[in-house]
Amino acid sequence: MAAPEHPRMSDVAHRAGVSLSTVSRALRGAPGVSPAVRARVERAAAELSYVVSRDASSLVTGATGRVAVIVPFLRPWFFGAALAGISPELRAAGLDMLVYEVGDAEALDGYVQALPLRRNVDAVIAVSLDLDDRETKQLDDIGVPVVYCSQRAEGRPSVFIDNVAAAAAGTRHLLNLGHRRVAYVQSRDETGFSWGSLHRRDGYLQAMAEAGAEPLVVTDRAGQRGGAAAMARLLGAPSPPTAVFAESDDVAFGALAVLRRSRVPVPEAVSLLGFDDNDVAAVLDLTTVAQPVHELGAEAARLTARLLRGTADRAEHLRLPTELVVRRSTSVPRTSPGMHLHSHTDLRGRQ
Amino acid sequence: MAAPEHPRMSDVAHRAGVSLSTVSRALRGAPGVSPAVRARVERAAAELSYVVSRDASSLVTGATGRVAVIVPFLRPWFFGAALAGISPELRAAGLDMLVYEVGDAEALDGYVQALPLRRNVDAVIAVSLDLDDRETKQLDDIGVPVVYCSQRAEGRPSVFIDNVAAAAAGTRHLLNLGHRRVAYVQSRDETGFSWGSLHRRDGYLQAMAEAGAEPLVVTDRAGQRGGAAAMARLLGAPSPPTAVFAESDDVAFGALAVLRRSRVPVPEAVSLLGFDDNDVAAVLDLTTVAQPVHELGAEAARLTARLLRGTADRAEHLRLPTELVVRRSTSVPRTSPGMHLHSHTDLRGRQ
DNA sequence: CTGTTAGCGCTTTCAT
DNA sequence: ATGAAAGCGCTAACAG
Repeated sequence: MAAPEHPRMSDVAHRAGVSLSTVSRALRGAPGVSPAVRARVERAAAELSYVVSRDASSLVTGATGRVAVIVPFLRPWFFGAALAGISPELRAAGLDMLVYEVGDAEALDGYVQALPLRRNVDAVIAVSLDLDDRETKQLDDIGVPVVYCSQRAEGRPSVFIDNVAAAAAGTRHLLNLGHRRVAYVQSRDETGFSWGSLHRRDGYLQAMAEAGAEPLVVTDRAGQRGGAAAMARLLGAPSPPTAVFAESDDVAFGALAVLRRSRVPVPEAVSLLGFDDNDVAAVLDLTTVAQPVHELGAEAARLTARLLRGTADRAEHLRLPTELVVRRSTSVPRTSPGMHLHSHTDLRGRQ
Repeated sequence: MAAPEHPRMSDVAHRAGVSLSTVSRALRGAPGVSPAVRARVERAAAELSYVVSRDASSLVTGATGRVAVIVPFLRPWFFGAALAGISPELRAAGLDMLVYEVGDAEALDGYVQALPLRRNVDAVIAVSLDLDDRETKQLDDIGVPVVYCSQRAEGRPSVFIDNVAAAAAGTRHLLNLGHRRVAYVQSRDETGFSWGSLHRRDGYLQAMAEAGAEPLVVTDRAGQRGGAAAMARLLGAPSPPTAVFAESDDVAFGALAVLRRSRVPVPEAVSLLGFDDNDVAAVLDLTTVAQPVHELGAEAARLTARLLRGTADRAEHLRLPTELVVRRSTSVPRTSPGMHLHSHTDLRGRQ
């Protein structure tokens, strides 16, 4: 049970009958090694199942071969999807992925202060961190490129969606079906509104204004809880909306639960629109504004790799498209013919 | 824009007016440094916002301070939950988390062959990899401790649940409500059955046998698709079951979709039981056997840390408890009084 | 308690 | 095309 000391490069050199530097060159695919010798070295390495120590090479090259992915939380659907997009792209570029879950804004602050990443990664991908200017500047101090994923950061590489336009399009879907009383449910937690939340609301307001419809924004906690509470309030309003646009699918689920419990048929009495297109949305047949989370991650990773190769702009911006996924939670309103449709067709058939 | 060279330990030493080794000791919290000097060194380091290079220390200590977490996929709910359990525990132990998504069994094979982890991590946590004996042995060759999370590996540290007992308990829940025709839906993909699948089925068979009830096992593809197909077949059986136990929540959702589409009331006509208790289960009010995924991850991480400190057994096993979460998708069967209940109470109230 | 001296396992000039 | 030698930034004996 004595530690089976792993072979070092000198072992390979010895076995192949060449020098250390030749092994180094051969294994890295560096030029200046004759095919014959290269093959011999490779065989020797394989026979010993030799693996280079990245620590040792990093020490001299200065590159670690690692990129840190910082996420606020690991559990929500969103981050699994983003990481799934990032991981293969990083791997393809020969980079390892370190994942750090930093928690809410406050925890992030302490984390960034300590700069533990400095000198220990080649780049960092910040996923949906919702940073303000000051925090963004702090991240700059890490001293390696920081790529923003699902957040737009001025003057820095970022990959994101146009929340304003996406939300406006979603709102117009409802408006075009004939709805006039369209409510928007937004959420805020202890640390305030997220950028996404704000931008989506702006898109909603913009579309409502363009249609000359009276906006109705309800704010509550985040998640299903908040959605449920908001929907309850909406149900008790003087003139309840015929359509509800929830900031996120999750909020929509909370609203949907209240609607079901109240025996309010969806979409007959109330149309419900979400945002995200998470896994649950399909199961619950929720119409939603889909954002390409996997792609957001993949693009961020590719951008990171290019940055590291020096073939990308230090401030490159990538805006990815969103898409309205129409399912069965939205339809023309029950009582009025659609503004732009000529018959009151129930898209869903009888319940 | 010249690279702002990061300070090295010698810079700190110079600024603090001490030697290199003193700085090293002070910064690592090693003994043998006077409080005064230690403070001086720490101040100097802070002023320079100095961060040690792990690569350099690793080179000499032999420990990398990193553990690899290997998962087949990143996207499914399960892995986000597991990583969320692992991450903070690793961090608490001063370890960084590298995440590798290896894909299905075949890809894993190639991955393990290459041993890229060798010499580059201190330990690896294999999450739900569903390895057979040969593959497990291959992993041993990495040369560092491998902790199995959500899989039992004989003779190796592992954290898992008792799928047999959990499935038996779930089955008994259905039996005790008065169901006799209880079907079990299992899934298999191209690479065959998973261990979890097999064990859960065994638990089901065992409980059915004990109750003297005729088992009915249906096999189909994995995921919602499979659940839907299996349910469709069940609905066309000579004498359809009054209760269905799905191998996983996801499979249950597929079944549920078919049930809804067919206007078969759940649980009135068919009770449905899942396994996992994923996020969606709560939204859909699915009764399910909950497994503590977050805890599974956390325990695996803690075990890893202990192993690295040398304070854990090389073959320590941790069996975590599962729990039946009763929601509204299961009830006594419609037509017969419950075996162990005296009235035919509809637990759900009128639909 | 503090400083000096060797390396850790690689990559990289610089020779040959 | 290949080899010899000099470090990369740190830790770990070993002295003092």
